[in-house]
Amino acid sequence: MRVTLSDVAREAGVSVVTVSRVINDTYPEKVSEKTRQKVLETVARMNYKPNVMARGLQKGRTFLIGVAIVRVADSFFGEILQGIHDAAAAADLGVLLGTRRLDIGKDESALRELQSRGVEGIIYYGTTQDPQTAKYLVAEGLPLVQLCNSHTKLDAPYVVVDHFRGAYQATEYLLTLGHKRIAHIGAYQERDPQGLMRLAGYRAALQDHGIEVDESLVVPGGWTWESGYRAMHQLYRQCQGKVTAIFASSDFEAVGAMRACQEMGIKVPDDIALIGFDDLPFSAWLDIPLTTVAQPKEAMGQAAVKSLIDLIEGRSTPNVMFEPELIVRRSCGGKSPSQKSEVGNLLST
Amino acid sequence: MRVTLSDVAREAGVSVVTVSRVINDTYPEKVSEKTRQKVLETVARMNYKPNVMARGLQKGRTFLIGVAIVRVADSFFGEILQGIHDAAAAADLGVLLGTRRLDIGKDESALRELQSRGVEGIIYYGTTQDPQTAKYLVAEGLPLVQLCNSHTKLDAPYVVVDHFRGAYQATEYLLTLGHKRIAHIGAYQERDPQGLMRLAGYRAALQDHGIEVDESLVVPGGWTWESGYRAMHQLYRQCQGKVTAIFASSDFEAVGAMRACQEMGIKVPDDIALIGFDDLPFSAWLDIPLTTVAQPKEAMGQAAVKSLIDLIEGRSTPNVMFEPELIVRRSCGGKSPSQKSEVGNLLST
DNA sequence: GTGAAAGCGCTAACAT
DNA sequence: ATGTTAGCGCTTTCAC
Repeated sequence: MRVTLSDVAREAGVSVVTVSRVINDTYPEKVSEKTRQKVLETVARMNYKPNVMARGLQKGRTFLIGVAIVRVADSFFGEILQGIHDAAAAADLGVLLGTRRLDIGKDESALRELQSRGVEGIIYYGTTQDPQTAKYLVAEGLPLVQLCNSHTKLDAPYVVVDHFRGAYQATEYLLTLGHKRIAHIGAYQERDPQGLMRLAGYRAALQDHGIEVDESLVVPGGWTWESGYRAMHQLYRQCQGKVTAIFASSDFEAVGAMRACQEMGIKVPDDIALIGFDDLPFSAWLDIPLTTVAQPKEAMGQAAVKSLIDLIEGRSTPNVMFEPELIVRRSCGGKSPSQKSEVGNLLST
Repeated sequence: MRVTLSDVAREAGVSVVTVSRVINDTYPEKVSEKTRQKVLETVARMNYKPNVMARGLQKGRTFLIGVAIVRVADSFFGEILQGIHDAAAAADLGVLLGTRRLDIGKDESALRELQSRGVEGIIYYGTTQDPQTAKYLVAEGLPLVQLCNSHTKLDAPYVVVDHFRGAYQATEYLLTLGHKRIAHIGAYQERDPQGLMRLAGYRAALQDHGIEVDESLVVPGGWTWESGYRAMHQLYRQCQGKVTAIFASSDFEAVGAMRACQEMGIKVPDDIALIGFDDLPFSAWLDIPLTTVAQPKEAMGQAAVKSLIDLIEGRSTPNVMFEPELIVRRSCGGKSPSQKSEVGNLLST
């Protein structure tokens, strides 16, 4: 039914090999111009499309990479995916979608599924609590790069924003605004490196400015609106009035907290300054636009593909850490002079 | 390097066919229990993984479907993708990602790319202005279903929410609240069926309630925050004070409009009632939570896959239209009695 | 410059 | 109940 190489060959009066050569441009000048033209014409006329399966089988490749995503419901990964897709397409790689669901403990299935579909490598995106399956795949030799997270127990290169630095910048910004009692709402569960790094950045900034960390001002979050909302209520109960600023480890948490403030009659930014992390699309459109730390999402997606290709082709690849960018909006009050750092700037470690 | 069928066969002391039979469970009872066990054991021990390419080549299938997405940057498609992925996985189909960029006029490339990767069918998701390439693929016989849109020029089944009905419900809700001067911010460009349907629903509701449509109250949007923001300003200039309510054709536009109102000192919902469409994740978390019309996104993704599989397997499939659900929150003021309709309810046309 | 032969890993059809 | 043969559509030697 579908046109094959030999159909074209027969029609053009040449052998399959010749057609193959023309199509793939193997031996650039070892095919006569006349033959090449004839073949090309026939290919076009017959609307020939190479069979990926056959080519793949012969080459021992699938030309597919997988992206295992967690928390698809957030608005973060759209840009990431765009970056991944574009970079992959440029390398003639297809992107197979896998969705992980932390909540259902289905973490594993997506990875296994991708593997069994023969992907040449996997981009392991998002929060990770238990990289057990990923570890196993890596041990089996499947190229894998972590995106937006860096689990120490996982022997795979990562592409991340500098969580520590971003948190440090955010906290320092609040300090320069004159705040002393700065709380942190964070997903600092023991096994989430990402949240841990942000917490560390927060701590370091305070200490560097001679302020002792008050552990009662550090409340657990969980990357969601709800968690930020709850955390804010808890914070209010525990230390009403003492806190003048909050650094939330994600925009989700920040927005949840903002909502809680509004309900409790606490004015942002007048009564309390609020800063988030991630720069999600909606953060700029809130009634009180959120000051936050941005990640170069699309570039990070592209970088992950680049690293993965290195791995696939047998090269080692460095970890990549992108520079975060502080985005000053209104949720912390008065405009700051020039806290903008450069975006897209990247450091290799 | 990788373990193949014949490796397993040799190791287990049987022929390749036998191994194949055990693995695929062809001829359920035509393999002796003893042999089956031996094979299974060997397969496990050698960690054999079937080669998708070889199987695909032989079967003449790729076991892949493509999803061509537009506007990946929005937070809408996360849930859609989840639905698509889950339904596809259940049917043992992989999901290949394609991203279309309307802005760059790159609409075509993703579709072509998916086709050349041999997908068995395509889910064509999102706003469509010019379905030319899609039309071409359909003409070539590639199964394709439209998701979240229904372009009349495209001879392919669709899965959508009932845009007309949703818009009608939204407008009617405003009417029951006592509003007479209701504006519409909508993406009613001539070639976007989705926006057109919503506009039609708006018009019908007004007319059914004996209110003549004032065309000056219908301002063009564009599915984005910015467009809603601009539209609101335009509306204010044109008919300051005359309008008491606005139905925006998307939550993005509604939020943009809300922001504009805030800047102009117009209070939502006191001075003006505002209702959106889509129920994006953040809409519930705004300072003034947005009343809106929800779509059963995950279910729609699943339905699209189901329809696509029908097509792939040579069956015809009906269009599917999901029932929208009015979500009453605070942006229109006073709580309504019980405007909640059922969700997940679907009508086939 | 071009073609013939072989084989990638698998399954379907036909033996035995 | 198991094996043999053939071939999916392509690319890669190697020969002419």
